[in-house]
Amino acid sequence: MAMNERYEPRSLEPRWQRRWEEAGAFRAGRRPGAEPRYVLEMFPYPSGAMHMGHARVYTIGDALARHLRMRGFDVLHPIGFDALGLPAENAAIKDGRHPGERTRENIVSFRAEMKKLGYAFDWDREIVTADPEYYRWNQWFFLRMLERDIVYRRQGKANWCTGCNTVIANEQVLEKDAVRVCERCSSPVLEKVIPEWAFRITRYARSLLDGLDRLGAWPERITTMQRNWIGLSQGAEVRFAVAGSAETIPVFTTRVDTIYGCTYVVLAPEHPLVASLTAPERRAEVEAFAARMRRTDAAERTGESAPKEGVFTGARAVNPFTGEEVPVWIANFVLAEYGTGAVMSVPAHDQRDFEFARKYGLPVRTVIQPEKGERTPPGDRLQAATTEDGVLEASGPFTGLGSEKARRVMSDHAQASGFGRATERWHLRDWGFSRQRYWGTPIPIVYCDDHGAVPVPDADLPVVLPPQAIITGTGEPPLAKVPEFVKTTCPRCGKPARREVETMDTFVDSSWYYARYLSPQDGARPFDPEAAKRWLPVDVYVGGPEHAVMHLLYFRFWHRVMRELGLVHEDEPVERLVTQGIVNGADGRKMSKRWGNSVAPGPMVDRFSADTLRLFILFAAPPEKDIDWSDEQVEGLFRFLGRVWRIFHARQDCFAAPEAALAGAAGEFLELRRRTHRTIQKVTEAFDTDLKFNTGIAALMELVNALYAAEPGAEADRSAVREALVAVAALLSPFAPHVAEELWHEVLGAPARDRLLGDEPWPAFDPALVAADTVKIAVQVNGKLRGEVQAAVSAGEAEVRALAEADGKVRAHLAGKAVRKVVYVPKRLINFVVG
RNA sequence: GGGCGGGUGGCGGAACUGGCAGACGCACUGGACUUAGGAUCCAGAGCCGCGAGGCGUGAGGGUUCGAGUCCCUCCCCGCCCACCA
Repeated sequence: MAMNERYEPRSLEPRWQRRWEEAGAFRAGRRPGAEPRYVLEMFPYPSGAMHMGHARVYTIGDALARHLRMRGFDVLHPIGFDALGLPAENAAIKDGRHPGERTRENIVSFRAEMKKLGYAFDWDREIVTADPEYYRWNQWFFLRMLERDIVYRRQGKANWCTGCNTVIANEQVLEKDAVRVCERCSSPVLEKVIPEWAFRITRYARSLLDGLDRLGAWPERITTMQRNWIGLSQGAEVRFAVAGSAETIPVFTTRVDTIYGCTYVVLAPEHPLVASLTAPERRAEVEAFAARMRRTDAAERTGESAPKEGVFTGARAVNPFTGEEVPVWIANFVLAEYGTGAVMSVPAHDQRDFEFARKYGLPVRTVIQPEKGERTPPGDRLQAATTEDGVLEASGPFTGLGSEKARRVMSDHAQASGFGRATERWHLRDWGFSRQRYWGTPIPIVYCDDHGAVPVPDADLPVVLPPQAIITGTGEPPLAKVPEFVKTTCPRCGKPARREVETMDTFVDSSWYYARYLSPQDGARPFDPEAAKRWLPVDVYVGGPEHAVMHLLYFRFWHRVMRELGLVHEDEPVERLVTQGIVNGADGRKMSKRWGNSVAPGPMVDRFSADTLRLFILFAAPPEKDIDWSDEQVEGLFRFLGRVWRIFHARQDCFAAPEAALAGAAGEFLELRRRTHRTIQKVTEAFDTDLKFNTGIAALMELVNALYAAEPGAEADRSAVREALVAVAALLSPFAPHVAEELWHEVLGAPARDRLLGDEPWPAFDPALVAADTVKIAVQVNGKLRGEVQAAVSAGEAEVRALAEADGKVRAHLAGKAVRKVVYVPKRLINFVVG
């Protein structure tokens, strides 16, 4: 039966989608004997409809998953929905609906769109975090972590919106003109100290930091961001005595080598010692300053644009190295929560200290000289602080030491003398995860008058979120207003008690979902550790780089906890991370309603085809780069698929050509064969290395162009064409799976009726055909291109040189000049250097 | 201020360890086929120049037979963090 003349995706795509589904083609575990591969994309947050960004992540992951399946692996490629959380709750409040209802609708629409795009997901493993059977395990983990003191209750600083009267998440705080405001109501956001639950992620700081060294297959910028975020500072703690008092002020410094240049000490205004050491005559001014700082928002107070300001306390501290007395100040730029909340100021070698010293007329003393180059002038003539390491001067017994050595020696000295020691500080803070919100996992705690905070027993899990609650986004947590939820009995004594009304941060849900996919129906435990042994770590994880220091750090933390619980065995959850760029509008700006430049995937599939959209996404740029939407480019890719279709149609007579005749291919058909095999190599390498599918697709286009150029006559020609056509279908299938499947079946005909292309082996290339037998060699005279010659691969320098010198143009440039030198790069170029 | 990416035709992007810059696609131009073409196929195309040739990878310098690629100085753009002691 003759094949359809035209590419008609509208009927073709749903047909194959149905066929794949009926065959259970993408079910993981179908090849128990094969090596496993786990390809994961960040699951979507369905607070709205699916957008191009989603299409991009899933298309990248899907190409990889489909390819690996053809390489013979047992591939796990699951999908689910990150359904709980603040954005969904806010969206629901906005249109007066229940978040659950809204989310359910969005999930239905997402699912339909994803199926329309033909993603090879194992839908049997779909998870939805809003399902109590999912979040019960959040609660279970909470209890295990509580037992291990990884969860604790603390007084924490939260963002308090003065308009909504509630705590909001960091992500909801916008910075406008150095003022922090609420993204919803634009009211100022203040810091408010309230009790909250927190994860002791800082206990894992060292492990999270060291682990980064082993994540060689992660983008460096992501590991760097995590490294900075974890923020290890190695330094020293040095205790300054307070003159005329028994108190001491511990300061943390990374530059103890500069301590002989310390001319004052600064405390945070909230520092506990401020009250006791302030001199009576300074008290009024100091208290006024501290009070003003308390009222000022943190961002405003410590933002870089904020001017440095402070007041003298009247007290003096004693530098333990020199015995010198220096004044003690308080200032806005010193943070109570970092280090010891006190700094030793060395204005000559720290820019902040320098600016502060100049402003208040404090002395500046140079104690570090550069190893080479211009000397640093004395403090009074200094224009700016010099912060580089160097050689110590005017530093007592340490004078002449290099900074690095001095830090070690001086820390040891401090320790031996009992006034300090080498120590380290971390930037990472514990993860406060309670939310005064409704749409989250209820925290499984019961408050009893006699027993305090009592954990809910495992047997009583899940603590189910009540379906009805009044969600206004203001005042106390919504759950507090649901009496049938709050009222319970104490698990210990049975007396009336109240449930915790806070819920968990959404990031809890996404911290371990990759493991739930392994046994999504498991009712006895979060997941099956045996399955984890087979599938983890995730081989490739695709998602946006915006999660660098939130989700991607949290899930590494959670993985460590799961390992302590014996659930998983490897160090890290994800072997390789791929961060994909943004899909911008055609105008190069981020797609948004505001600019009216959004393009939704669904309508594009309707207008062109899923294969077209997928191809556009992959061809526009390598995965990690941002891309701009382009209607013209999309049309171009649609045309390409039509072109592929037509060449198959035009070469139907080659479909039956025998493979045995391939060896007879000669001339341009031997060239075609070479190109076919080089294309296989090129596309295969893209999958094996950098996932630059754009160049792989370009190679496929070249092969198609070559097919157009070749008119087969002899049987061997037709066999070569057939070989190319089969390769095109197979190589195209990870990118444009529907049309590839159809074309493959057209070529193969009856023998392939019951098979699927995705189950076929990935094409192999013949190394003998990939290697060329002749090469083009560029001929240069004095480094300038003057011609090119064809030479056999086996040709030596003398032969190539003779060929080159025979070239007319080259001869003209060589005429009358002495050849001083000839540079010959085999298989590439020959360069005559003439004088 | 710090960290990490980038800067290549009209546009998106290619270019392995220094070796023919601009693959592939878009837009564009010409031709063929056509009642028609915004379909399709073929061809052209970095810039200047009729041409020989010259000039070209953000700017300037350097190393080299040869630099988009390596080194130095600087400019611009993006993202993340940001008074972290």
